[in-house]
Amino acid sequence: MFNKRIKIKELLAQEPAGQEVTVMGWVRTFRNNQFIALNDGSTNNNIQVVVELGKFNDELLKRITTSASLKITGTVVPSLGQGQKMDLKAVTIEVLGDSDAEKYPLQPKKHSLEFLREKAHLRFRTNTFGSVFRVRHALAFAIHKFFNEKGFVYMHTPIITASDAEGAGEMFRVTTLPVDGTAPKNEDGSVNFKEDFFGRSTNLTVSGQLEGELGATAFGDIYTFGPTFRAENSNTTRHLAEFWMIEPEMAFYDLEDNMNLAEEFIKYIIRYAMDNNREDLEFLAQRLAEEEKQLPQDKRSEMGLIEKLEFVLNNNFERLTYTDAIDILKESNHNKKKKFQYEITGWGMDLQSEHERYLVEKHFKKPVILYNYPAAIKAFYMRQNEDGKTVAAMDILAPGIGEIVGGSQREERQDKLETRMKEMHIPLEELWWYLDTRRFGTVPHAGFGLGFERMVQFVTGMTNIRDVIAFPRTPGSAEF
RNA sequence: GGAAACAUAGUUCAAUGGCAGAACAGCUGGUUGUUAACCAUCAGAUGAAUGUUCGAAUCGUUCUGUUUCCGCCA
Repeated sequence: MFNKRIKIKELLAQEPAGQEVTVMGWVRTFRNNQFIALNDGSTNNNIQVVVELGKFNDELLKRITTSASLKITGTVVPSLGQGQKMDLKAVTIEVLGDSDAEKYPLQPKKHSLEFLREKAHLRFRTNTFGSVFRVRHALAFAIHKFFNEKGFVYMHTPIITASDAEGAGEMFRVTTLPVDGTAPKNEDGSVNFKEDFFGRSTNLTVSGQLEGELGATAFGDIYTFGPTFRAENSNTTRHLAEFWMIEPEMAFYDLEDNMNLAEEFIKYIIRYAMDNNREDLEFLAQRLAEEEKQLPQDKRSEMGLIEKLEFVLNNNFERLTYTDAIDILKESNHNKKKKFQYEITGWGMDLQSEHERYLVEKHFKKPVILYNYPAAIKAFYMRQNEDGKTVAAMDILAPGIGEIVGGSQREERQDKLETRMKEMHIPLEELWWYLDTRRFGTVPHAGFGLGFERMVQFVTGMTNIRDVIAFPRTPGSAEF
């Protein structure tokens, strides 16, 4: 059998006792014509392969270059050196794939994240991205584990959608019609989408929520976890045109239940990564600490990455209403000294990033759940509160990232929902299927959306969202 | 969509309008229990266009690319 190998992570956990093993991986460095640091992606730690002098011919040794792939069989012995507990004394070395050292773009040294972004197809072979993407995997797995343990049904909502009613953002059009101006036209000159593939205008989904509600009103609890698309021209370190979103939707939940679930959920997946990817997180913590050494004192984090995650696990998220948040902002010294770029105009204003950041990073210094927002600044499907001016919406704000979760109790009362939709010019006839849930056995229900990449950013400490997704899609950029 | 900054060798950085340098990576050779090895030799660059000037990496204009911030949100 070809692939009878031991993964390096597993090998490093063993005691060196002369056992014979086969490892396969990629060369990180080849020191002294004698020591190969081999990595197979199972961990950032390398196995040191010892090539005894004179045992292999020069022609073979010349092919052992950075990122060449090797199959090595040898015996595991205690290391004579200080840097590692074991050596793999090579008996046979097979070069599976050569790597031309003159052309291979990654050198055995530190590279900038910007440079590696241009080499996104190879950046997984670095320690930083190895750790980031193993943690990303762990978080994804933990998400399914959490919901499965709670009896949620994983629902696959459509990626191509006909409804553009939710207004969550600009959409990408999906069409097979020609783009050279020869597409069939209506009498008024507009494109006739009745002639298009689906017989109507379609887009890539901006949210699976509306379909999720259909599932929740049958299964009780569902969640979605899939790709989401926004054609917004957003150029920031926390926006992508294609990102992954988790959207649980629960029948018989009110806003408080919703907040409880969201907080439990976030803590659960962080705990899972802490328990299962400790080494990777420690590496990322060290990386972040070194990166922050470049920053002026006031821009550095007060806590290290591990410390921050522990803190989040061990403390309740601060919950306060939008109204209380406005009061805190208004009364803050920061505001009195006129240090906000955007003035606190009072109740009803939409909070700017700087206001949210002040609450999270300066005032409370922990994740914050803001709830009961003014109806005027929120979506049509959010449940109207008895005060007549707020809706049962909640956002979770995380230090360093900002909004990580947006959710609400949904408006289950058909008359109130329809009135509000009309006010906001949402076409009721297009969402007939959505309104049917309110017509037939409507129930109080709630849900939220969590941006997966923002969660990965928070846990890994990576500051740019483009560095936590394998192949980022952003305005003007879709390489790979 | 708006604003700003940056662009020099494969990478990370130097260079008062006056000879483009270094470190690392790479080639070649040496060395041999190294720890992103060490020693020596060699080769390699001003994003593009244009203007000002005796002379432009350096100053102006346009373009391209990258980054950051704001808005929109997850």
